[in-house]
Amino acid sequence: MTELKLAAVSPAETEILRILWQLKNAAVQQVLNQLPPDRNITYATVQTLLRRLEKKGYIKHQAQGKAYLFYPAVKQKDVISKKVSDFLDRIFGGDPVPLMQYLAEHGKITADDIENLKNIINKQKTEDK
Amino acid sequence: MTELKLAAVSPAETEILRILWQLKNAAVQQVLNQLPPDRNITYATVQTLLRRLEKKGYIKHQAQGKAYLFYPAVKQKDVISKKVSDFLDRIFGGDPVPLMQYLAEHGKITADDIENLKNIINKQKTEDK
DNA sequence: TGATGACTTGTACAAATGTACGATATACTA
DNA sequence: TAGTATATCGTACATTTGTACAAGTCATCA
Repeated sequence: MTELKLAAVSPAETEILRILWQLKNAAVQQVLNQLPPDRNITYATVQTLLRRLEKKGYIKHQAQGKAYLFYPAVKQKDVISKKVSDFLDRIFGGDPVPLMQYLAEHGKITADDIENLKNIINKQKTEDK
Repeated sequence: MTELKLAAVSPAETEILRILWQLKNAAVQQVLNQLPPDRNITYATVQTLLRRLEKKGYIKHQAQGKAYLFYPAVKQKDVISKKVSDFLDRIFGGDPVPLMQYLAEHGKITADDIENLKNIINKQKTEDK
Protein backbone atom coordinates (compact mmCIF):
# COMPACT_ATOMS: atom_id res chain seq x y z
CA MET A 1 0.00 0.00 0.00
CA THR A 2 2.29 2.73 -1.12
CA GLU A 3 0.81 6.01 0.01
CA LEU A 4 1.17 8.82 -2.47
CA LYS A 5 2.06 11.88 -0.50
CA LEU A 6 2.47 14.03 -3.58
CA ALA A 7 0.35 16.92 -4.74
CA ALA A 8 -2.66 15.71 -6.69
CA VAL A 9 -2.42 15.11 -10.42
CA SER A 10 -4.87 17.28 -12.31
CA PRO A 11 -6.95 15.83 -15.14
CA ALA A 12 -4.82 17.36 -17.85
CA GLU A 13 -1.70 16.15 -16.11
CA THR A 14 -3.17 12.68 -15.81
CA GLU A 15 -3.59 12.58 -19.53
CA ILE A 16 0.08 13.34 -20.02
CA LEU A 17 1.18 10.89 -17.38
CA ARG A 18 -0.82 8.15 -19.03
CA ILE A 19 1.08 8.69 -22.25
CA LEU A 20 4.38 8.56 -20.45
CA TRP A 21 3.48 5.24 -18.90
CA GLN A 22 2.54 4.01 -22.29
CA LEU A 23 5.69 5.14 -24.05
CA LYS A 24 7.96 4.48 -21.07
CA ASN A 25 9.70 7.73 -21.87
CA ALA A 26 9.21 10.53 -24.31
CA ALA A 27 10.14 14.04 -25.32
CA VAL A 28 7.58 16.81 -25.43
CA GLN A 29 6.99 16.36 -29.10
CA GLN A 30 6.28 12.66 -28.82
CA VAL A 31 3.78 13.22 -26.05
CA LEU A 32 2.09 15.82 -28.16
CA ASN A 33 1.85 13.42 -31.10
CA GLN A 34 0.29 10.82 -28.90
CA LEU A 35 -2.60 13.02 -27.89
CA PRO A 36 -5.93 12.56 -29.66
CA PRO A 37 -6.19 14.64 -32.85
CA ASP A 38 -9.17 16.54 -31.53
CA ARG A 39 -7.25 17.55 -28.45
CA ASN A 40 -6.31 21.07 -29.35
CA ILE A 41 -3.34 21.96 -27.29
CA THR A 42 0.04 23.45 -28.13
CA TYR A 43 3.56 22.22 -27.65
CA ALA A 44 4.03 24.86 -24.98
CA THR A 45 1.11 23.59 -22.98
CA VAL A 46 2.29 20.02 -23.00
CA GLN A 47 5.63 21.30 -21.88
CA THR A 48 4.11 23.16 -18.97
CA LEU A 49 2.18 20.09 -17.94
CA LEU A 50 5.35 18.04 -18.00
CA ARG A 51 7.17 20.65 -15.98
CA ARG A 52 4.43 20.60 -13.40
CA LEU A 53 4.38 16.84 -13.21
CA GLU A 54 8.08 16.87 -12.58
CA LYS A 55 7.81 19.53 -9.94
CA LYS A 56 5.15 17.50 -8.22
CA GLY A 57 7.42 14.50 -8.32
CA TYR A 58 5.53 12.24 -10.71
CA ILE A 59 8.10 12.23 -13.45
CA LYS A 60 11.78 12.91 -14.01
CA HIS A 61 13.79 13.77 -17.04
CA GLN A 62 17.18 13.29 -18.50
CA ALA A 63 18.80 15.32 -21.23
CA GLN A 64 18.93 13.75 -24.63
CA GLY A 65 20.83 16.08 -26.90
CA LYS A 66 18.94 19.29 -27.20
CA ALA A 67 15.74 17.90 -25.76
CA TYR A 68 14.59 16.31 -22.52
CA LEU A 69 13.44 12.78 -22.22
CA PHE A 70 10.75 12.48 -19.59
CA TYR A 71 9.84 9.30 -17.79
CA PRO A 72 7.52 8.30 -14.95
CA ALA A 73 8.84 8.31 -11.42
CA VAL A 74 5.83 6.73 -9.75
CA LYS A 75 4.04 3.46 -10.17
CA GLN A 76 1.05 3.63 -12.46
CA LYS A 77 -0.87 1.46 -10.08
CA ASP A 78 -0.50 3.89 -7.20
CA VAL A 79 -1.72 6.87 -9.12
CA ILE A 80 -4.59 5.00 -10.70
CA SER A 81 -5.55 3.59 -7.38
CA LYS A 82 -5.95 7.02 -5.91
CA LYS A 83 -7.64 8.47 -8.96
CA VAL A 84 -10.18 5.71 -9.29
CA SER A 85 -10.96 5.70 -5.62
CA ASP A 86 -11.45 9.47 -5.54
CA PHE A 87 -13.61 9.32 -8.61
CA LEU A 88 -15.69 6.53 -7.16
CA ASP A 89 -16.22 8.37 -3.93
CA ARG A 90 -17.35 11.50 -5.63
CA ILE A 91 -19.65 10.05 -8.19
CA PHE A 92 -20.94 6.83 -6.64
CA GLY A 93 -20.25 7.29 -2.97
CA GLY A 94 -17.51 4.70 -3.22
CA ASP A 95 -19.54 1.80 -4.55
CA PRO A 96 -17.81 0.25 -7.57
CA VAL A 97 -20.79 -1.79 -8.74
CA PRO A 98 -22.72 1.05 -10.38
CA LEU A 99 -19.62 1.99 -12.29
CA MET A 100 -19.15 -1.58 -13.50
CA GLN A 101 -22.75 -1.57 -14.53
CA TYR A 102 -22.38 1.64 -16.37
CA LEU A 103 -19.35 0.35 -18.22
CA ALA A 104 -21.12 -2.84 -19.13
CA GLU A 105 -24.00 -0.87 -20.52
CA HIS A 106 -22.10 1.74 -22.44
CA GLY A 107 -18.49 0.68 -22.41
CA LYS A 108 -18.04 -1.70 -25.29
CA ILE A 109 -17.34 -4.54 -22.94
CA THR A 110 -17.42 -7.98 -24.51
CA ALA A 111 -18.47 -11.30 -23.09
CA ASP A 112 -14.82 -12.30 -23.15
CA ASP A 113 -13.91 -9.36 -21.01
CA ILE A 114 -16.47 -10.47 -18.49
CA GLU A 115 -15.02 -13.94 -18.54
CA ASN A 116 -11.65 -12.52 -17.69
CA LEU A 117 -13.07 -10.54 -14.84
CA LYS A 118 -14.60 -13.68 -13.46
CA ASN A 119 -11.23 -15.30 -13.49
CA ILE A 120 -9.71 -12.37 -11.74
CA ILE A 121 -12.13 -12.42 -8.89
CA ASN A 122 -11.99 -16.19 -8.64
CA LYS A 123 -8.27 -16.08 -8.31
CA GLN A 124 -8.71 -13.60 -5.54
CA LYS A 125 -11.09 -15.77 -3.66
CA THR A 126 -8.43 -18.46 -3.85
CA GLU A 127 -5.70 -16.27 -2.54
CA ASP A 128 -8.09 -15.30 0.18
CA LYS A 129 -6.09 -12.49 1.63
CA MET B 1 -28.48 11.09 -26.42
CA THR B 2 -29.16 14.17 -24.44
CA GLU B 3 -26.19 16.45 -24.83
CA LEU B 4 -25.23 18.32 -21.71
CA LYS B 5 -24.39 21.81 -22.77
CA LEU B 6 -23.89 23.02 -19.23
CA ALA B 7 -20.70 24.15 -17.57
CA ALA B 8 -18.74 21.20 -16.23
CA VAL B 9 -19.45 19.85 -12.76
CA SER B 10 -16.37 20.04 -10.60
CA PRO B 11 -15.40 17.10 -8.37
CA ALA B 12 -16.68 18.74 -5.21
CA GLU B 13 -19.89 19.64 -6.96
CA THR B 14 -20.27 16.10 -8.21
CA GLU B 15 -20.15 14.86 -4.67
CA ILE B 16 -23.02 17.14 -3.75
CA LEU B 17 -25.02 16.26 -6.80
CA ARG B 18 -24.67 12.57 -6.06
CA ILE B 19 -26.24 13.13 -2.65
CA LEU B 20 -29.10 15.05 -4.16
CA TRP B 21 -29.83 12.23 -6.55
CA GLN B 22 -29.78 9.87 -3.64
CA LEU B 23 -32.07 11.88 -1.42
CA LYS B 24 -34.23 13.17 -4.28
CA ASN B 25 -34.24 16.54 -2.57
CA ALA B 26 -32.57 18.02 0.46
CA ALA B 27 -31.75 21.17 2.36
CA VAL B 28 -28.17 22.26 2.93
CA GLN B 29 -28.05 20.67 6.33
CA GLN B 30 -29.20 17.30 5.07
CA VAL B 31 -26.61 17.28 2.36
CA LEU B 32 -23.99 18.14 4.90
CA ASN B 33 -25.10 15.26 7.13
CA GLN B 34 -24.86 12.86 4.25
CA LEU B 35 -21.23 13.62 3.59
CA PRO B 36 -18.64 11.19 4.94
CA PRO B 37 -17.58 12.02 8.50
CA ASP B 38 -13.99 12.53 7.47
CA ARG B 39 -15.04 15.07 4.89
CA ASN B 40 -14.20 18.27 6.69
CA ILE B 41 -16.26 20.93 5.15
CA THR B 42 -18.54 23.58 6.59
CA TYR B 43 -22.18 24.36 6.10
CA ALA B 44 -21.22 27.48 4.20
CA THR B 45 -19.15 25.52 1.73
CA VAL B 46 -21.91 23.07 0.98
CA GLN B 47 -24.15 26.04 0.47
CA THR B 48 -21.79 27.59 -2.02
CA LEU B 49 -21.51 24.35 -3.91
CA LEU B 50 -25.28 24.10 -4.10
CA ARG B 51 -25.53 27.68 -5.28
CA ARG B 52 -23.00 27.00 -8.00
CA LEU B 53 -24.75 23.85 -9.11
CA GLU B 54 -27.96 25.80 -9.42
CA LYS B 55 -26.29 28.58 -11.32
CA LYS B 56 -24.83 26.03 -13.70
CA GLY B 57 -28.28 24.56 -14.17
CA TYR B 58 -27.83 21.15 -12.58
CA ILE B 59 -30.24 21.67 -9.72
CA LYS B 60 -33.14 23.84 -8.71
CA HIS B 61 -34.67 24.76 -5.41
CA GLN B 62 -37.93 25.58 -3.84
CA ALA B 63 -38.48 27.38 -0.56
CA GLN B 64 -39.50 25.24 2.34
CA GLY B 65 -40.15 27.51 5.28
CA LYS B 66 -36.94 29.27 6.16
CA ALA B 67 -34.74 26.95 4.16
CA TYR B 68 -34.37 25.90 0.57
CA LEU B 69 -35.06 22.44 -0.67
CA PHE B 70 -32.73 21.59 -3.52
CA TYR B 71 -33.38 18.94 -6.10
CA PRO B 72 -31.69 17.71 -9.28
CA ALA B 73 -32.65 19.23 -12.60
CA VAL B 74 -30.67 16.90 -14.82
CA LYS B 75 -30.68 13.19 -15.38
CA GLN B 76 -28.11 11.34 -13.38
CA LYS B 77 -27.33 9.21 -16.38
CA ASP B 78 -26.33 12.15 -18.51
CA VAL B 79 -23.93 13.59 -16.00
CA ILE B 80 -22.40 10.25 -15.16
CA SER B 81 -22.03 9.47 -18.82
CA LYS B 82 -19.93 12.52 -19.37
CA LYS B 83 -17.95 12.17 -16.19
CA VAL B 84 -17.07 8.55 -16.76
CA SER B 85 -16.15 9.10 -20.35
CA ASP B 86 -13.90 12.04 -19.50
CA PHE B 87 -12.29 10.09 -16.72
CA LEU B 88 -11.71 7.12 -18.96
CA ASP B 89 -10.14 9.24 -21.66
CA ARG B 90 -7.75 10.88 -19.31
CA ILE B 91 -6.62 7.91 -17.33
CA PHE B 92 -6.93 4.98 -19.72
CA GLY B 93 -7.04 6.63 -23.09
CA GLY B 94 -10.69 5.72 -23.37
CA ASP B 95 -10.43 1.98 -22.97
CA PRO B 96 -12.89 0.76 -20.35
CA VAL B 97 -11.36 -2.68 -19.94
CA PRO B 98 -8.43 -1.67 -17.74
CA LEU B 99 -10.83 0.13 -15.45
CA MET B 100 -13.04 -2.94 -15.20
CA GLN B 101 -9.97 -4.94 -14.44
CA TYR B 102 -8.87 -2.55 -11.81
CA LEU B 103 -12.27 -2.63 -10.17
CA ALA B 104 -12.34 -6.41 -10.24
CA GLU B 105 -8.98 -6.51 -8.55
CA HIS B 106 -9.52 -3.87 -5.94
CA GLY B 107 -13.16 -3.06 -5.96
CA LYS B 108 -14.85 -5.60 -3.76
CA ILE B 109 -16.70 -7.04 -6.70
CA THR B 110 -18.44 -10.35 -6.10
CA ALA B 111 -19.04 -13.26 -8.42
CA ASP B 112 -22.70 -12.33 -8.38
CA ASP B 113 -21.90 -8.87 -9.62
CA ILE B 114 -20.04 -10.39 -12.51
CA GLU B 115 -22.98 -12.59 -13.26
CA ASN B 116 -25.19 -9.55 -13.48
CA LEU B 117 -22.79 -7.85 -15.81
CA LYS B 118 -22.87 -10.84 -18.04
CA ASN B 119 -26.62 -10.58 -18.21
CA ILE B 120 -26.40 -6.95 -19.05
CA ILE B 121 -24.11 -7.43 -21.97
CA ASN B 122 -26.05 -10.45 -23.17
CA LYS B 123 -29.22 -8.48 -23.21
CA GLN B 124 -27.44 -5.88 -25.28
CA LYS B 125 -26.32 -8.39 -27.80
CA THR B 126 -29.96 -9.40 -28.08
CA GLU B 127 -31.22 -5.89 -28.60
CA ASP B 128 -28.51 -5.54 -31.13
CA LYS B 129 -29.02 -1.87 -31.75
C1' DT C 1 31.20 30.05 -38.83
C1' DG C 2 27.02 31.91 -38.95
C1' DA C 3 22.22 31.11 -39.58
C1' DT C 4 18.29 27.94 -38.71
C1' DG C 5 15.38 25.47 -36.12
C1' DA C 6 14.19 22.83 -32.25
C1' DC C 7 14.27 23.24 -27.22
C1' DT C 8 14.05 25.00 -22.58
C1' DT C 9 13.06 28.77 -19.30
C1' DG C 10 10.70 32.47 -17.46
C1' DT C 11 6.49 34.30 -17.05
C1' DA C 12 1.69 35.38 -17.56
C1' DC C 13 -3.06 35.29 -16.96
C1' DA C 14 -7.91 34.42 -16.84
C1' DA C 15 -11.06 31.15 -15.13
C1' DA C 16 -12.30 27.55 -12.16
C1' DT C 17 -12.10 25.48 -7.59
C1' DG C 18 -12.39 24.76 -2.78
C1' DT C 19 -13.36 26.88 1.28
C1' DA C 20 -15.60 30.02 4.28
C1' DC C 21 -16.73 34.61 6.93
C1' DG C 22 -19.94 38.27 8.06
C1' DA C 23 -24.25 40.53 7.53
C1' DT C 24 -28.90 40.23 6.97
C1' DA C 25 -33.49 38.03 7.05
C1' DT C 26 -36.85 35.04 9.15
C1' DA C 27 -39.38 31.40 11.58
C1' DC C 28 -40.29 29.79 16.07
C1' DT C 29 -40.20 29.96 21.18
C1' DA C 30 -40.78 31.58 25.64
C1' DT D 1 -43.14 40.47 21.23
C1' DA D 2 -38.48 40.09 21.80
C1' DG D 3 -34.73 36.92 21.53
C1' DT D 4 -32.58 32.89 19.48
C1' DA D 5 -31.40 29.72 16.26
C1' DT D 6 -31.14 28.94 11.55
C1' DA D 7 -31.00 30.37 6.70
C1' DT D 8 -29.65 32.85 2.77
C1' DC D 9 -26.78 36.35 0.35
C1' DG D 10 -22.96 38.89 -0.81
C1' DT D 11 -18.30 38.45 -0.97
C1' DA D 12 -13.76 37.09 -0.61
C1' DC D 13 -9.56 34.89 -1.44
C1' DA D 14 -5.67 31.85 -1.98
C1' DT D 15 -4.70 28.03 -5.18
C1' DT D 16 -4.88 25.25 -8.86
C1' DT D 17 -5.67 24.56 -13.58
C1' DG D 18 -5.45 25.08 -18.48
C1' DT D 19 -3.31 27.39 -21.90
C1' DA D 20 0.37 29.76 -24.10
C1' DC D 21 3.78 33.62 -25.63
C1' DA D 22 8.44 35.48 -25.85
C1' DA D 23 13.17 35.33 -25.04
C1' DG D 24 17.24 32.86 -24.62
C1' DT D 25 20.20 28.53 -25.77
C1' DC D 26 22.40 25.12 -28.25
C1' DA D 27 23.28 21.64 -31.72
C1' DT D 28 23.64 21.07 -36.60
C1' DC D 29 23.86 22.12 -41.46
C1' DA D 30 25.27 24.70 -45.32
